Amino acid sequence: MATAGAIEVDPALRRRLSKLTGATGSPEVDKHGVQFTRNARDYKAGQAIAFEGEEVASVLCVLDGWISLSKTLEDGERQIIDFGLPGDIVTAVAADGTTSCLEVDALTDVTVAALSHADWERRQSASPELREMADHLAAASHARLSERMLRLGKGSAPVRIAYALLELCVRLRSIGQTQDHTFHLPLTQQHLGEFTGLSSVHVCRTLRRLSRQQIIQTEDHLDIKIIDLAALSGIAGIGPDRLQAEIVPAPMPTILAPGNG
Amino acid sequence: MATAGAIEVDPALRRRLSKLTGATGSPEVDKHGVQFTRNARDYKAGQAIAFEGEEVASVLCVLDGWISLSKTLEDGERQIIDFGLPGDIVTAVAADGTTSCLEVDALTDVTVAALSHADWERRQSASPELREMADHLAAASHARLSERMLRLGKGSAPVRIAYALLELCVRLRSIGQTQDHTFHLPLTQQHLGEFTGLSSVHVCRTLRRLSRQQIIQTEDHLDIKIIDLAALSGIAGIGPDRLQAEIVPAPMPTILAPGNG
DNA sequence: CGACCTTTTGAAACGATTCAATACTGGTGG
DNA sequence: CCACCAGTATTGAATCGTTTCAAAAGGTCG
Repeated sequence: MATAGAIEVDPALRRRLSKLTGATGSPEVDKHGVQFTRNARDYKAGQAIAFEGEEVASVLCVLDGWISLSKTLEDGERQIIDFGLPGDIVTAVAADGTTSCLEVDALTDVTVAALSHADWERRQSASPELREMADHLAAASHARLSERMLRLGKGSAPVRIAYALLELCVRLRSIGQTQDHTFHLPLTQQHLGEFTGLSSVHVCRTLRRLSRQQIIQTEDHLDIKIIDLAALSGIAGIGPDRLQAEIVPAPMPTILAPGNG
Repeated sequence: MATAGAIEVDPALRRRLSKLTGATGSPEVDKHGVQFTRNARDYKAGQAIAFEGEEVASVLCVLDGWISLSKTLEDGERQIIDFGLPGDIVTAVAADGTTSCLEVDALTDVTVAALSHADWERRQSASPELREMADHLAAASHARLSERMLRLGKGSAPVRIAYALLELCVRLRSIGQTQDHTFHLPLTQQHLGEFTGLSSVHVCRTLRRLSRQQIIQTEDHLDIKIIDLAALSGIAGIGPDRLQAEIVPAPMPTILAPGNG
């Protein structure tokens, strides 16, 4: 597998995505002994995957690792619009259908499958389940943006940070990457600032305050443990259950069934 | 027509939507002389159309007038996530597919057609053009949220206000509701504050400053005339042309053609 | 006309940013 | 192995932009 150690992906997730996109995240060996991957490409942490304004493939499927979708203002200030986690399907095209309206970057080593508009359409037409899954993922993405926008516009720093941690916890939980409200974020405080619209300095202060209040515990630069989930939810203004219903796409049993892997 | 005076809708737009949704915005008279409308419902300005957390129809088509899509924090602070203008198709459902993750309100008298998930699916399956149009509208909506989120997170008050005016100008232009960069917003400064994440007081100050700088001209509570488009674009950090490509769905000649009306 | 909502402006208070200095981390090469 | 480096985290102090509070003016409607 391309991605080194840190992130272990749920095999069911990978199976689902491989089936849907025709991509094989891990290299296969053909009959001549040559390694290849179908559709999927690997990128190293920190690498740019797509630039704003560039012509892009219609759809990106994240097979492995984290990507960030961001935009920058003329003065260089960057806003992370969303994170792409394993299992996410990202459409970064603008309304004109051809150019990207977002910059896409690899936060960790990642494996990403890029599909053309035509290819994506073909696959969706062939599989109503895929279409439904894509619709759910899009609805989840939209709901995430809305929740975040609410807090960007009207929330204080603690609200934004608490919400960000809660959102990422819920999303990671849904793909099996948390244990008892403990999880790792492959981010710097700078990233978290770009995500929450705060300066990295203020992110630091706010995290330390939450830490001193025994609401979270941090280790090793953003290994997060949520100690007091109720308190964190209280600050964020939403609980994990309602948040999950809103921003995590419902599992698709048909597609996830072992027989389809 | 249900909507009084202020907003005149492009007949082509209404034709397009009526065909797609099966709704007739204006009352029809059946053979018994009884007035009726199919699917579409009218709401008065200020009326709530849907509440957050409520079970909702999957899709709302705005036939006439403005609606706002908003969320509120526990302390009562509200953020307007997006406006729905004539011709927009709004899906307010959360990822769970059943409940609304947004509050929907009528800003003017409006005519809105509500479609169930099943109905919407059926229509999309029957018409690839409809599916494509819906995809474009969704991409446009996503691009709008992204642009706005960038400025909510990283932009100063003038940037946010300038962008909001520019976005609304571009959107209104695309449905024929501007004349020479002059347009009417059916909003209060309070609304504009909820849209831009600013207090209404600061919206006022910022508008007056833009006005004093001869960049815009305001009359009659939010009749806006953009005098210096270049300057406004400069502040907003994006020009009208690029913005239009990003956030306005491409017209669909097949559907808009008179023969299909 | 009065009641109510919206806009406008000033002054004080608050929260977040910026600047700056120090400490910590992991990786590199002598 | 240690020294060094660049990037990151942490903390304090000063500054800045926005909010809040308050008061007055304008508009609309019964």
